[in-house]
Amino acid sequence: MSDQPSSFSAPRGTRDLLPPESWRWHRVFDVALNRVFGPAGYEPMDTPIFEHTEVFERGVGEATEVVSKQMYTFNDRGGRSLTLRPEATAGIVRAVLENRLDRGSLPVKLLCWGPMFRQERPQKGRYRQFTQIDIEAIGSEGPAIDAEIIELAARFLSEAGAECRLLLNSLGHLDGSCRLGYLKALVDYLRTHENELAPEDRSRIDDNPLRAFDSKEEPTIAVMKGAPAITDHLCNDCEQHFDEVRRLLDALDLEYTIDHTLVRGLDYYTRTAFEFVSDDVGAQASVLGGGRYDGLAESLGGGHLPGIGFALGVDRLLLASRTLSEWQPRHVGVFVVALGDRARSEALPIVTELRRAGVGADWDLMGRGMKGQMKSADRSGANWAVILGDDELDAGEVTLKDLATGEQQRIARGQLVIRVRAKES
RNA sequence: GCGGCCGUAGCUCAGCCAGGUUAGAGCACCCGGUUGUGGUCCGGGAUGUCGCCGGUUCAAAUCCGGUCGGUCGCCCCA
Repeated sequence: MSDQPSSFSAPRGTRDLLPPESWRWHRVFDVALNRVFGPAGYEPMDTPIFEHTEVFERGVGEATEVVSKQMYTFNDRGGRSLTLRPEATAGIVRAVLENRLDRGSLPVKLLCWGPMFRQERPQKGRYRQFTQIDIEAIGSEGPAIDAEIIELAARFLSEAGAECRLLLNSLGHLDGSCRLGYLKALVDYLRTHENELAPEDRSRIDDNPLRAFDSKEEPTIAVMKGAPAITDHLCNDCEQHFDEVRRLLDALDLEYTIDHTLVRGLDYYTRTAFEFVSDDVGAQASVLGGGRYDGLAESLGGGHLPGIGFALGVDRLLLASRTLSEWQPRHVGVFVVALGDRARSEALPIVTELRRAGVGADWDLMGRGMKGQMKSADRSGANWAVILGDDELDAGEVTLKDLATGEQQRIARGQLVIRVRAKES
């Protein structure tokens, strides 16, 4: 636009949420809380939008892309380092520990939604401030909760009109022999093929070897086809856990694809990892991603407290949804059209009477003529127009017009609320 | 952090390559045709520092340079 100091635009990667799209956002939260996760025992909570920087450094992992390159970190006036949250789970687990929720009845099942912040180049389905719904079930190690949460995720996406495929993997135990043993085997494999790898993948062998699976470089992809799969290296406990998760998903008739290249980019993930992807979202196909994080509480300084959860990208969900992308509520049932000064002075009492009776009602506040008011009535989505002019005033009546059929009739003013309610129900 | 494409009315865009009256269209908006009737139709109207700065030229929306912004992709992730 302009670089004049007198005009402003929202910072890069942020945007204003305006009607009618804003209605769809609230609809997403309503479906999540009241239709899917609330009835399954998940309760709403919130954490601060910024945390002590250490929460993310220790929780998410200092070597991760998110923590090392993408955080909005600043010092407050007391010199403490604070960071706008780049993801929700670390803060939620911090809150669970701080408030001793883990001492109460387990598992703790929580739903949380709000803005996250990551400083990276915006593109379709990716913003610097973006909104996530986070679901967490904390306290249970067993595979049943994994299956429950994946089923809820799938059903929520379905309710929201997004067609997604489920990808599933197990990353093994962090401190168990399987994860470490596998990483060693993988690094050994990468070392023997080092000269065949793309240069940028070569440099990551030591600090983040799993990332090689996500590479889009042709030479690396060829090498990775022969790479050892983590699912072949799981210890007995992790293998049994994974088998049981799959058995439960099968019993629920949930379709999934085992993808041993599915590697979540945050350090805290262990065992079950999953992702729902859509083809309708652009290059950022991941609409919902999550997994188990059995070591997170300990890395934040707490005791052993296993958990599993996921983050859902609301921006991406709306891109992928075929039913919500056009959804719009119709709250206004009646539009009051007032003709002349006398009628105008009587219009607000009528509008108010309707509203107090629970009927959505609106009226003209711009001094438009009748034609303009009828147009507004049409645009408001109202089922009824109530027309009030000198004739009606003198008779103590109003004209009630059905905007769909065009039929209209005069009724006593005192009958208005009753008549409108009867026909609406 | 790197690359491709694009900046003209509220929105979507034409005009630019071959510089030359007053910069256009569709949609949307407002008013009127119907002094009391919307969604269709007809007529009229308002709205632009052609992103910004500089250069070339008698003359720049148009050519050149820079800059800012948007968008899509890479990396990474929701």
